[in-house]
Amino acid sequence: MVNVAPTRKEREKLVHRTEILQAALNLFSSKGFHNVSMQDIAMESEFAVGTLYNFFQSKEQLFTELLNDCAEKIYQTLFPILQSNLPENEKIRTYIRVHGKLAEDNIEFIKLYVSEYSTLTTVPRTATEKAEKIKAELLIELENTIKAGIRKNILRCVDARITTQSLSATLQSFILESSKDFEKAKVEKELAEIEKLFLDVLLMPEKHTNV
Amino acid sequence: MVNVAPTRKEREKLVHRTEILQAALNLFSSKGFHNVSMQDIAMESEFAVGTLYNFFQSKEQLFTELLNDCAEKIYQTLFPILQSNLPENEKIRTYIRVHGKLAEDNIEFIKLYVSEYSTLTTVPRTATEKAEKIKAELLIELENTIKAGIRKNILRCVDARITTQSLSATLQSFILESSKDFEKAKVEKELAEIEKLFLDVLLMPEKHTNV
DNA sequence: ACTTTTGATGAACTATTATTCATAATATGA
DNA sequence: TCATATTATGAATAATAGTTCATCAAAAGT
Repeated sequence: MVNVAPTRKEREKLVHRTEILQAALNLFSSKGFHNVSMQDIAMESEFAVGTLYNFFQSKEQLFTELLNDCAEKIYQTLFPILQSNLPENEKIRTYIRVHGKLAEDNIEFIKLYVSEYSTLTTVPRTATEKAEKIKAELLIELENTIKAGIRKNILRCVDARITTQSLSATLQSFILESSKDFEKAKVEKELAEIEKLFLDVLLMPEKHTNV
Repeated sequence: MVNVAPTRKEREKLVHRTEILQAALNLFSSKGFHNVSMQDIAMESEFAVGTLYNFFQSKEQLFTELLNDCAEKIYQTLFPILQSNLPENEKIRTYIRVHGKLAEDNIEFIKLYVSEYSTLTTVPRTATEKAEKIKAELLIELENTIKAGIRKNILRCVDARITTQSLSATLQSFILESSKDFEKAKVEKELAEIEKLFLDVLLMPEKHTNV
């Protein structure tokens, strides 16, 4: 019975899978990997423990899947911006600004990603592999963007790697902070300040040598 | 037997306590709270499990003590700089630079602090309380320093809070990165770049309007 | 209507681990 | 030297949690 179109049963199964993932995301993002049991996830998702194991080999695999989805989503939002053909300063501006929407749409995801990614130690290494790779790719692309901007004389001659890491760390820190209790207006105001801060350093001094 | 001077026995007990804390620090900083058992700490410190409980009420308390010591040490290094009577730009310069020595002297501490502090979730809340309070105090003091600098026309009129958080996040990110494998020269070079980056934003534009 | 397949179930199994406590070792002071 | 106090010990305990599997329910196919 190899049908291309998914049957109702198959669709339902997929829904169930998603429900489990959603429940797990809620729990993991607020309590962390080690403080959430499979029992907890079963309760939250209203399935039995055994059912979870029909979908995922292990707790670790379930968590990994979540983290990867999460990293993927962030990647899909940020990477295209850097790949676009905007001028470099606009790329960076947009890159910073889009973090507002990112935070708004995926608070849970962000919490999971930002709170568990940095500490290699708290979560099984294998779980963070893909997420780390994605993060590294983004950093490289951001660094390349800055370098390109410098070559084209759009940006000042700063240390691209340090600036990249600094901007990245700053955005992460703010997005984590904002996820504690999200207020759209506040986040956007802060991002505007971050934009000002970094573009001030990055932009060629033309009109803004004085405040 | 209420003696003021500690006897040899008492001194030895203190040494044992310190040995246990050191062993725990090694393990926690490389594996994280949840991946280290009391058995592990007992093995590493060459004491029996029961002995650990003669010194510390619980695993959590042992961890908390470590984290607090750690936060205290960082605080003792950084706070005096901001409290000194250097001009504000020099305070900030020194604040940044001293992170090199901080990293060099206390890699384990830094790893523990930076890897466990940010994620409120992975470790019992009570354990991070004091460390967080100390961190908050440092941030406030740094922000006040920037504000003072602005008032005195030493620093440009930036958003003090955002700049503070950005600098803080940047330093943390770099110090965590450097703790993976510490190279003094590299760290100092990077800190010099960070200094340049932030002082570029902060300093009044006098001689350096152009590169 | 009956068989088969698929998915759901949760009690039971196993492993891990924080914690305790009766006992042993050692030092102290008389 | 002996009694007492202090510290160290590690097997035993109890609780938690990841995982399995025999069983059940329901839908699909004939």
